[in-house]
Amino acid sequence: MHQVVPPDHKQIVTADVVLLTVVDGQLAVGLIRRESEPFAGRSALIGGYVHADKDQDTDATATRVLRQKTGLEGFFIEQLSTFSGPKRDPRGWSVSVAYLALTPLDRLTKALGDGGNVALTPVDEARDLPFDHAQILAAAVGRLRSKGAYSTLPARLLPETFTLSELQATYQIALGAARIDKSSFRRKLTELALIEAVEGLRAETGGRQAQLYRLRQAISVFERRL
Amino acid sequence: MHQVVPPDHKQIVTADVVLLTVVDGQLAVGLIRRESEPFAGRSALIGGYVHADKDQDTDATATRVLRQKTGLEGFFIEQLSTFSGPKRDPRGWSVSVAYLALTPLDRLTKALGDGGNVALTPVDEARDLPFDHAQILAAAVGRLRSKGAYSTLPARLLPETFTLSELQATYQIALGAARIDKSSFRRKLTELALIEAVEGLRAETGGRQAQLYRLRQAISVFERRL
DNA sequence: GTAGTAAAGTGTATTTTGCAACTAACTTAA
DNA sequence: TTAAGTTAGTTGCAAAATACACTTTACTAC
Repeated sequence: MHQVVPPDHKQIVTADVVLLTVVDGQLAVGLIRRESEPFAGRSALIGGYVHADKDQDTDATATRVLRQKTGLEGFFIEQLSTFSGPKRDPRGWSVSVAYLALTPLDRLTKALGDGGNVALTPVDEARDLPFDHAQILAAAVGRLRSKGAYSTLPARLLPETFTLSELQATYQIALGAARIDKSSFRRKLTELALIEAVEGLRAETGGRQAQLYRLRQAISVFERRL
Repeated sequence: MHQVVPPDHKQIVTADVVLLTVVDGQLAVGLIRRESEPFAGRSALIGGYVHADKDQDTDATATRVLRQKTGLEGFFIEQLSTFSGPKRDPRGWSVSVAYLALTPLDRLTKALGDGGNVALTPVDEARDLPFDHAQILAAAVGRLRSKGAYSTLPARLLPETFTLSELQATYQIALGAARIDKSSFRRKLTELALIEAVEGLRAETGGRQAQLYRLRQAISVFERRL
């Protein structure tokens, strides 16, 4: 039969979610005020224990925790990296499976309602985070920046339909890039068929109305030749 | 004070290493015959429990386990992804932090010595792996293929010094790519200063002797413009 | 020497990208 | 109702990057 696993071979396992969105043209992270020890009262990433009885895996933990603590539904989430060690949590040797979640701001504010103990903080103003959350946040922003350059990741910061100008602006924010050429950007997105036009136009302010687009689900990463 | 963590909030945590190398022009994975239950006698990835008393983090676990089970030293290793769930291990809800390790074949065979319960199996012949190790292996090969196209990852399958022909052949194997253009390949590697020439030439068979190169440590990922 | 072989370099056609100007569609207000 | 302002979307071309074929270099074996 199977060996019994001794208790000292078991570790605290949590999922921590870096929820990113765009506020006033800046990347912002959703931080939550911790209710319990350790670090009660401090702002931290949105996280929680794995519940072995109900979570199918840590992805489910992350999704559940994010839902429960923000009310958000239908967000984009992907696994980032795993952080571990004896010192990162004062309760002892622990493992945190970190996730990157992206959402359009309007959806998030709607989900949070009025009160809410979730604060949206510009990523470069999020200081004094407990545990190793500063490191996890840095990894999340790094992932968005690097993977954003060859995938449709930044589009997840926008509602399901968007204009090409909105998309380009979002890429620029997500990548921290100076400025992307308009025609190159459009050519690439349409040639690779990453997006498709949908019925409808939108007038933001004055000026010509813009065609609406949405992501095509099939492809999300650009090809790259060596 | 800190809350006590209830035992049902603790999980089995292991590190599993996908050790890849090139054997006869093919990617091969190092599989080890399991000594103990579950799945005793079966070939599996190289893995082991986190030892909270000696491991600084799961990276240390992976490095230690790979060293202990193969004798290998100075390999390349990076975190891949984390796999978890109630069913993947019959002992119960478990977490496996998976790692990708790369090594040149000669170093590995030297480390393994004569006996050794580590077998090198071509990646597409590795079937019937226990746990979710097939999935982990697929993720590792996928990472090498995708990240290899814009990084020096495949070079880790070669000894410290190598010729450009060897490097190109290794990229082709790692990427599973049809054929890379020689002049483009050389231009890119030298222009981006990913490699540097070292003293010495090598004659493999007949023909002109090839210049030896090594990786420049600083840069390992190519730039990418949108 | 001559043939064979692999490394390394060169020239050029082709493709991709960057830039800037231009046209289109709409709003506002004199 | 017309002119000015604003944003969307397109086009043409220069510049840069890449792919492909071919040439030269350096070595071995006969």
